[in-house]
Amino acid sequence: MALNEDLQLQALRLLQADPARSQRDLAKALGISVGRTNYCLRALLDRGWIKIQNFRNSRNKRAYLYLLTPQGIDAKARIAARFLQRKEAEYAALQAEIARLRAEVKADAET
Amino acid sequence: MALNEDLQLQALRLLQADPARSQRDLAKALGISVGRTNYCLRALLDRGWIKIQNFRNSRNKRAYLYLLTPQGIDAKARIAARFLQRKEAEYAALQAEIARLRAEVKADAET
DNA sequence: CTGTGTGCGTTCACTGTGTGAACGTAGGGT
DNA sequence: ACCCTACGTTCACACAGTGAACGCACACAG
Repeated sequence: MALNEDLQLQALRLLQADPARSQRDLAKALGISVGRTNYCLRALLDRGWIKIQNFRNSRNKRAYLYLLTPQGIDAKARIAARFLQRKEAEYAALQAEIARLRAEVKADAET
Repeated sequence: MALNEDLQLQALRLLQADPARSQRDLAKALGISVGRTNYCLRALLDRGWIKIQNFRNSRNKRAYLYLLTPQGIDAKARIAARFLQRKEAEYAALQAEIARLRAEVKADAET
């Protein structure tokens, strides 16, 4: 994950889709370690973007829910929009780079 | 620089364009520290992709040239081609991601 | 009512990577 | 003879990320 913000966005996405994920699950889905996942969740909590709720799951076992707060939903939308913008810029840049690369590869081949 | 290989490609590019660059210059152009640049150049040297040559520059001052060897030129072409392939894949992926993001941002806005 | 197993969040010693200030060297300028 | 500058090189340090280990809570079996 390039930026920390990207990581948080992914986390918010995953939690919005399924708040009952365990940190280990989340870690696997995010492609990072449990330690970092825990750290990331704590950051989301500190910002008030998620709240942690105990509940009993289907088998009456204690479990956690990581629920997005209204602020979390807002933040997610805001970050996603900025993320999109950045990706669009990357897209344009990549297009240019590919053109340049094609020329370079062609030039290399001709030598 | 994502992969180490990317860094080496950029270095080869810059050196091919101007073999008389100093390591500090190179570091700045690559966006990394002098230490890492030195390490990177050593790696290129070990692989036989560049050779280091002393010479006197215009003001009769001792200076270094980092010249691509024939193997270096080959390697650069090979890496560039692979790099292009990867970028094309990224381009396609990015396109898909942007579509998904647009939908997500739209959905967020409607809530 | 006790183990025992399982899955949870949490911690932290460790690792690996990158940094850039500091160093030795060599030449130019005064 | 002396500084000054620019070079490549080094290495103590910082920092982020890892994942094995831990304590805890609960379900379940004996």
